[in-house]
Amino acid sequence: MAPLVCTSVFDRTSERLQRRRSSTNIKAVSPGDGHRPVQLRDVAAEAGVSISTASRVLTGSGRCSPGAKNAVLAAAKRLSYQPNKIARALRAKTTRSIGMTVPWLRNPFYAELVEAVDVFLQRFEFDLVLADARGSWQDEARRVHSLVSRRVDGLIVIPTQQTNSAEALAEANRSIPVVQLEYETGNLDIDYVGIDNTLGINLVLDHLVDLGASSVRFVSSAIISSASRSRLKAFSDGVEERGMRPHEPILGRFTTKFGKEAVTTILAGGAMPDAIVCASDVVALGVIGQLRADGISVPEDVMVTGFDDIVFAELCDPPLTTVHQPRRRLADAAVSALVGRISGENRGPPTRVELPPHLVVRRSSLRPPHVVPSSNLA
Amino acid sequence: MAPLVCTSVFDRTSERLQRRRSSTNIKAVSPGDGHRPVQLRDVAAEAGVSISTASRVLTGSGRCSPGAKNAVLAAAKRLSYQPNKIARALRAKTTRSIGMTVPWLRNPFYAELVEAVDVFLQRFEFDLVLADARGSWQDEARRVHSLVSRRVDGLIVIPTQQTNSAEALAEANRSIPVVQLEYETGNLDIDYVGIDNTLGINLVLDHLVDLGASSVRFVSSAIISSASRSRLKAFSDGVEERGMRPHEPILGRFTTKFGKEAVTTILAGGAMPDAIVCASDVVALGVIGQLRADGISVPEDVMVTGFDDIVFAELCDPPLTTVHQPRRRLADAAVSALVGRISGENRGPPTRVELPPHLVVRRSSLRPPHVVPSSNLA
DNA sequence: ATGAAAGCGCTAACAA
DNA sequence: TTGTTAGCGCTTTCAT
Repeated sequence: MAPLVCTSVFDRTSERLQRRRSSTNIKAVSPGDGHRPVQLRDVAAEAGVSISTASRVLTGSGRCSPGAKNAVLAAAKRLSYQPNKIARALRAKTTRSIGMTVPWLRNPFYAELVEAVDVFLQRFEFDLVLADARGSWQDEARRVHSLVSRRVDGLIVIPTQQTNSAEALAEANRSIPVVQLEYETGNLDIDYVGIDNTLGINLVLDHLVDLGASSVRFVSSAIISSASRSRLKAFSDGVEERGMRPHEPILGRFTTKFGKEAVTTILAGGAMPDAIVCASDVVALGVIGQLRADGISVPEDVMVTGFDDIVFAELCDPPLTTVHQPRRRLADAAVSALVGRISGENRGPPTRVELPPHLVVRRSSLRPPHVVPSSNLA
Repeated sequence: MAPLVCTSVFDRTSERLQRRRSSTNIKAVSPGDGHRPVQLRDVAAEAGVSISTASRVLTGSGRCSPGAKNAVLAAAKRLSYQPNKIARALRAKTTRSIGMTVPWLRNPFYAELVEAVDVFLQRFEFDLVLADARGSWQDEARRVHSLVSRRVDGLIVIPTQQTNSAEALAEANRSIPVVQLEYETGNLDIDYVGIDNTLGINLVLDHLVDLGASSVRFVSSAIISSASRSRLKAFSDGVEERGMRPHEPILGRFTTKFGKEAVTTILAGGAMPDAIVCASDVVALGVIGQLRADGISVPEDVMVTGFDDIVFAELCDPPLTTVHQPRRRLADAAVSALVGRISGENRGPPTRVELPPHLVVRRSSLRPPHVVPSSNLA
């Protein structure tokens, strides 16, 4: 192309850089060696600047002339340069990745939480290294160590257990920021983000009392997580405060299978309560399924409530009344807390965030004719 | 401790190493500098050997004396040494991590697949870097690039689209092994692991024909994935082969919401078919929910079938007849294929694995009185 | 069998 | 503003 008459400032700068290109000692390695991925030195050579200038431009650190900036950016684009994040991580001591462990990914509630966390992490350009603990605190500890060894910049953990998960978290927290999500261990010096479980259970109890329930049974996991502990305590206290008949809680695991077994336990015990309060939706789904199998109608014969509000709570028959956990806001809070620690913006004492859940009333708790809760009449 | 009379070979080796410790120039950095994580040089110093010997012992590469080996192992344990995987990755050119993208983690089928993949990866000591494409092939492409840039050793992708996902995969496949899982793009030179969709649909059709169905409607996603394409073709062909009445397929997205809308479409069209065949369980769940809302009984008024066999297929009312996809085996095959490529054991032409699904018959397809399929009478 | 030394590809002092 | 230099923590020739 013939040179135009008009030469802008930018064009002149580019020319200067082009000329200098041969005088600089940065040169790309011979192209004959197979498929070596393009690296910073190639970009620098192509742009006619030094490696450090290229680095500065691409990382946005340090000042540089607009000409150099444009030349580097153009060269990078032309060569479709992709920085080697491993090399960058080794030098800059940050991988721009965070680790996350979950008890079981197959529990949709956790899967939805992971998805939400991933979305928020993207805003800070963090990638997610995920580990499934498969219900075992030993596996969890192993994976947490592995993640730390991988130099993730931070860790979001949904602990499998309240006591056994504590040690690995404490150790990890000595090298990188850690946030406990949804459940908390005994580690009072580690950030925690969850919901107000006491409020959640009380929302359920108020609702059931309004509907005239006086006999209520509680089905939950064994007291291994902080959530099962608080939910049980809230339930026991709540039942007493409201002058309802106390019952032995039925404790096992947060699985559908256990929900089914719980129904068998209740039937073996004789009297059917007015309502069955479950501390997890997957349990409630099992309860409803088994009740149906045994020919017991919900909500006519017994009302059932869940906890979490997973997608399928709305789809089961009857649709499940449950405590909705705001996953987006949980994920947002967890990621914000973590990023605050990683960036060093937050050096304060451990954060403890408890988001308020809300009750979603569906048919599983509404005995026909659909009773208008008395509180609404006040 | 006073020296014992008996000095074993091992003891003598240790002594020698201890003595040499002061004469070697490997020394740990002064412990006064905050909380520097223990690194290889510390282990080497503690064991009284050189860094390279320590490295050889810990990576298991290269021979070394049993004495040195024990000394290093003991030192590593004593200091609870955790190798810096970033440094190792930069030098050894392998991160021992693989990347995976899914269309939506909130779809339990994908979540279960991810869980299974994670389990199998653990056997090879690979960690999982997960990315949620959120249904967008642009996001998917971005994340794939990021994963490659992160130098994962391989990629397992559940593509969001058949055509649009192809380019990013092809490019990634130029630098690292890629396996397409569950859906395939047009890339014929990339390994693929999925199920036999044609068989799956024919299993459903045979079952429905046995039950006397002659009018069947198909609900699926738009033809953006290879699975939706094959399932639709298998359905159309199958309907014709069996001399059933052809109907316009109802195409949208693999979501519960779309399943509900599909029912509205069917009702608007007038006649209710004998059966509604869905290409995904989440769609089928939506269909069943909407039918119930509209006062239409399943399976009395219309039978419904799904595809995938997610956990909730069994829990909905009525429980859903569906095509079971063997997630474990899918994950196993995908991981095996990928590891084979990464290790270089498999340099052959692209693999194409199609696992056979099977039909799980539940109540949603059984009109009372429960008909014994005629094929069972033969 | 072992140690010295050379990088992996990048960022960050420091000097010019 | 820019280039030169020195590593990040490890693995891996290459001598010894």
